[in-house]
Amino acid sequence: MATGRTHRPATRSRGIPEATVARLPLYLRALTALSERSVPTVSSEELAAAAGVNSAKLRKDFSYLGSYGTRGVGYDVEYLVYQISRELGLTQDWPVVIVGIGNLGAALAGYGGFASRGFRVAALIDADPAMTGKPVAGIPVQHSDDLEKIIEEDGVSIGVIATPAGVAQQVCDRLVAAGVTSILNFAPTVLSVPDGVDVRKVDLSIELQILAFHEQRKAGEESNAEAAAEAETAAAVAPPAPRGGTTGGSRKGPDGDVPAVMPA
Amino acid sequence: MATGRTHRPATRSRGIPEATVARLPLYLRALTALSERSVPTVSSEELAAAAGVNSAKLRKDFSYLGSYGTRGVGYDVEYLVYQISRELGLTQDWPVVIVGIGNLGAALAGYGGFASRGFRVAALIDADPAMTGKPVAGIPVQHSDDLEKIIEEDGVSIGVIATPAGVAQQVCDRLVAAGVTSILNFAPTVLSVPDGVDVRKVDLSIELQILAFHEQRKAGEESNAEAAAEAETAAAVAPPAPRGGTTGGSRKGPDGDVPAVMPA
DNA sequence: CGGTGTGAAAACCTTCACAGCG
DNA sequence: CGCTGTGAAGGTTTTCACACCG
Repeated sequence: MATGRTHRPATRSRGIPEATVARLPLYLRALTALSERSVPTVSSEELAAAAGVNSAKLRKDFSYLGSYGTRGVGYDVEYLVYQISRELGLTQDWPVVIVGIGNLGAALAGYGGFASRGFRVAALIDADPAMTGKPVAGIPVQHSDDLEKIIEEDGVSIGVIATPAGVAQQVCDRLVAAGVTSILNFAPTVLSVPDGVDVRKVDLSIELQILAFHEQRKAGEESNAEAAAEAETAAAVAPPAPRGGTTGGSRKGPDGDVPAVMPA
Repeated sequence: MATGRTHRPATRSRGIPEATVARLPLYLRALTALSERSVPTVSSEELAAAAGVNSAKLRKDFSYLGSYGTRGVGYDVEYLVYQISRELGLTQDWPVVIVGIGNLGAALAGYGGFASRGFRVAALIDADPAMTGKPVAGIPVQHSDDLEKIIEEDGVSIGVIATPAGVAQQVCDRLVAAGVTSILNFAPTVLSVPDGVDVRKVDLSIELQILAFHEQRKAGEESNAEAAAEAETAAAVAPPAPRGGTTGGSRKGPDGDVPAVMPA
């Protein structure tokens, strides 16, 4: 999920598993909250609860970073905040550009969580000349003609794409050519990038579809007559057959040909 | 990552692995694009490229749904679109409420990908009385006092939380109490929900932090004198020691005590 | 005693490679 | 022949359970 290109051996950078890296920000958030309440130490159990994971996993995760706990006591909150921040590279400042200042881009520009953790919105870029110069979240929008110049001058290595899907790949190509090596993509498209560039994507529609899948499952578990009826209806609404096959006979499920909604 | 609660045996609903479910929307998007270009069939290789995965994975994924391909030919595009839609539960309509109509909520309300795939914005809800009645993306905002009524009347089972973090848990509790069983959370907080309720989260700041981690790694690989210098500086800036330990001696990395930036 | 750190086992996911079918 | 569907192998992630230490 981290790469746009098809291949990439999940390079587990310097021994820290990718799954662990993905959880470090969660721990950091929980720790920051504790730090603000001046809690000095925390046990794996408590911190795990606050971060929404289980404690064994948390301890294993931390073990990849080093031995930062004290047996019988727990972890020093401030110390851990520092260690995780350092590991994530948040002790330095990351200038970020946001490309595509529509509704979403504007929302991202105004998002507080940005500045709070080492990220600085270096520029907002949009292709619409009418936007140029308009301040959004206090930052004047710049025209996309200047994209390369902006990236180079500010030494930006992280770009956020919030454009329509149709232009996302072009924008991505320009960002990469100008020196950006990490991209956060909000456009509903698969971006392809050269090796060495990381892409992460956020797609509302995909998340909703995953929820719908589980939701449907739940509905099926409750009533089953209804589920069967639904399958019937669905079949009547839009059952294009595979080319040349008989509609009835050739549909085979993994463990039989019952339409999909039996309870466990 | 799909659940808010700590425990849940990753129930692999009806045999389809969670990882596969998470990719079905990707396949569906690629297939829809092909369908619009009236492409009749597609091979696993082609479709995989369009979806940004490798073909073996795609074939394995499809094998959980059934045998929907034709050997020597490939997959019938229309037929697969239908089968995946059905599997994801997109042949029915899902009313969705969005709670918290700030910048982000408004952006979500206006997001086209919503309507396109079986999801319908049933209501926009905000706690600010000044917002009540104001149309956002063509839909009038309703006051949060009416949350329960709205959920029940429209039979909403999916809720999107785009409120500030501070009130997200309360909103979540109310949604769940009113009957919502799937939640998409944009607030940077861990939500806890009873069993049987699914939570998925989208967190910009977490994504950026993961990118920063890899970005830092890349920087470390290029120049190493610089990396060493950075570690030095960082240590000087904020090195709180674990309670009572000696600062120098007790920090141990997984495979030595070199500060973290050696190349592979 | 209480809680970390970690080998070992289990679960899960991806990739390989090829049998078998159209 | 070409491409799907899938056992088997390999890799990663999670979980268990307990030795060990403050």
